[in-house]
Amino acid sequence: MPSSDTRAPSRVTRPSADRTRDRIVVAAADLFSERSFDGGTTREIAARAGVTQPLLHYHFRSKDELWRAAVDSLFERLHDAMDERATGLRGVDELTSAKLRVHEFVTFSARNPQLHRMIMQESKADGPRMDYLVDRHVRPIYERTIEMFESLARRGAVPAIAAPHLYYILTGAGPTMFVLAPECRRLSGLDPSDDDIIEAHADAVCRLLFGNA
Amino acid sequence: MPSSDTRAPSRVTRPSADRTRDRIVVAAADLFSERSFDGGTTREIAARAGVTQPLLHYHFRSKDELWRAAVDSLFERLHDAMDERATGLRGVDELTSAKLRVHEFVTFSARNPQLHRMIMQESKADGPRMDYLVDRHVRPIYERTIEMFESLARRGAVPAIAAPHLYYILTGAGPTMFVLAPECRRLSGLDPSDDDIIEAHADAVCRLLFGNA
DNA sequence: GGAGAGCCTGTTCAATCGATCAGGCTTCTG
DNA sequence: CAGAAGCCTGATCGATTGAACAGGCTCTCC
Repeated sequence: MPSSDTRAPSRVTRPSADRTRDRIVVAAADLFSERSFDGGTTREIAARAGVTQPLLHYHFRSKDELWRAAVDSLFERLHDAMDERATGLRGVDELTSAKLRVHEFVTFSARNPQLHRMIMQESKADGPRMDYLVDRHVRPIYERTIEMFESLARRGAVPAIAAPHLYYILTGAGPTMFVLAPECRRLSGLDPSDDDIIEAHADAVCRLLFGNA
Repeated sequence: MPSSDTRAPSRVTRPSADRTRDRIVVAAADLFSERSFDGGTTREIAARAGVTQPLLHYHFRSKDELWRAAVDSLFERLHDAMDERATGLRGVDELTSAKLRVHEFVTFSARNPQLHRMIMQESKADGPRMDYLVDRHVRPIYERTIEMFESLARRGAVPAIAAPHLYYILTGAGPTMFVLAPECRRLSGLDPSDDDIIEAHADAVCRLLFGNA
C-alpha cells in the first residue's frame, strides 16, 4: 500500500533524513496513542525522537500532518502483517483461514497497541481526524471483515449474530487487553507483552467466536 | 457509595449552586470523554455548562479535581444501575444472575459511553489519573468480575478461559461499539443509541460468553 | 572543489491554556 | 433590615503550545 506523501515540500531526500523521519513518526505514534492528539506535544515527540522541535516542521507541514503520517505507518504495519499471514494461507479452507486471520489480528494488536489506541482516541467524536481514519483506513477493513463474518455465518461457523455486532465484538475483545496494558498489569499482574499471554488471549477470542473446536 | 468531597472549600451550599455544579460535572464528563483530559479545555466545559470559566475554579480546586468529580459521578451511575438490577435478582440462580448482570453492564455502557471512554483515555499509560481510576474505582469491579467468572467456569457455564482474559473480553466486546458510536454510525449505518441495537449487542455478548442458550 | 540543495538548530512569536484576583449580585441569617 | 457568606463574572497573569524564521553545517553533483 503506497502511503500518502506526507512530506511537506517535495524534494530529493537522503537516507539519513529518511531514518530521522522514521524515528519521528515512531515517536509520534507512541506519544499520540498514549496521550491523545492534544496531549502529545511536538516538543515531547521531538525529545523522544532525539531531535529538536523545529525539525518536525521541516519534515511535516503541521502537527496534523505528522499525526496522519503516524496513522499511515501503523496501518501499513497492519497490512504487512495480515498480508504475510495471507500468503501462508493459500488453499486453506475458509474456516481455518478465518480463524488464523483473527488470531493474527489479535496478535498484531498486542504487539502494536498504538493503532487501536489512536482509533479509540479519535473515533469517539466526529472530526477531521476521524474522517481521515475512517475514510482512508478503517472502512476497507470493516467491509472485508463484514464479508468474512457474513460468509462464516451462512456456513454456521459463527453464531447467527449480525455482522456489525461481530465486528465490534472482535475489535473490542481482541485489542482491549493490550490497549489498556498498563491497567492490565496493575489489575491482574499479567504482562500483556508476554508471548504466552498474547497467545492465550488470541486463542480465547477465537474460541468464543468460532466455538470450542 | 459516598463520592468523595471534591468541592474545593468546605462551606454551606445552596440548591442553586448544587444544580450548577452538577451541570459542570456532566459537561466535564462529556468533554473529557470525547476529547481527553488535555483536549477538553475548561473554557469549553464552562460553555457547555452555560457558565463562565472562572466558575469551574470556584467549585473545583483545579482541572484535575473536576476530572475526578466527573469520574466519580460516572461510577456512581454505574453502581446505581448495577445495584438496582441486583435487587431484582434476589433468589435467582447464579447463572441467570450472571447473564442478567452482563446484560445490564452492556446496556449501561451503551447509555453511558463516557465512562469507558475515560477509562480508555487514561489507562493506556501510567499516571496519576490512572492511579485514581484503578485504585478507587476499577479494582473493586475487577475483583468481583474475576470471582464471578471463576465461579462460572467451575460450573462449566463459561468456557475454560482464565478469568483476566474473560474480563478484558467482556469490557472490550461490550462497550466498544458504543465508545466508538460516531465511527459505528458512519461505518455501519447502525445507530448505537437505538434501543434495538443495544439489546441486540447485549444479547450477542451474552451468547458468546455463556453459549447459545 | 566550488556552488547549491538538503538537513538541522537556536530563537522567537502569537495564541491559548489553567489559574488567580478583585468585585458585584444574591440569598440566608440573626 | 442590615451584615455576612455564598455564588458568579470580567479582567488578567504566567506558562506552554504549534509554528515561523534566519542561519549554519553537510552532503551531493557538476
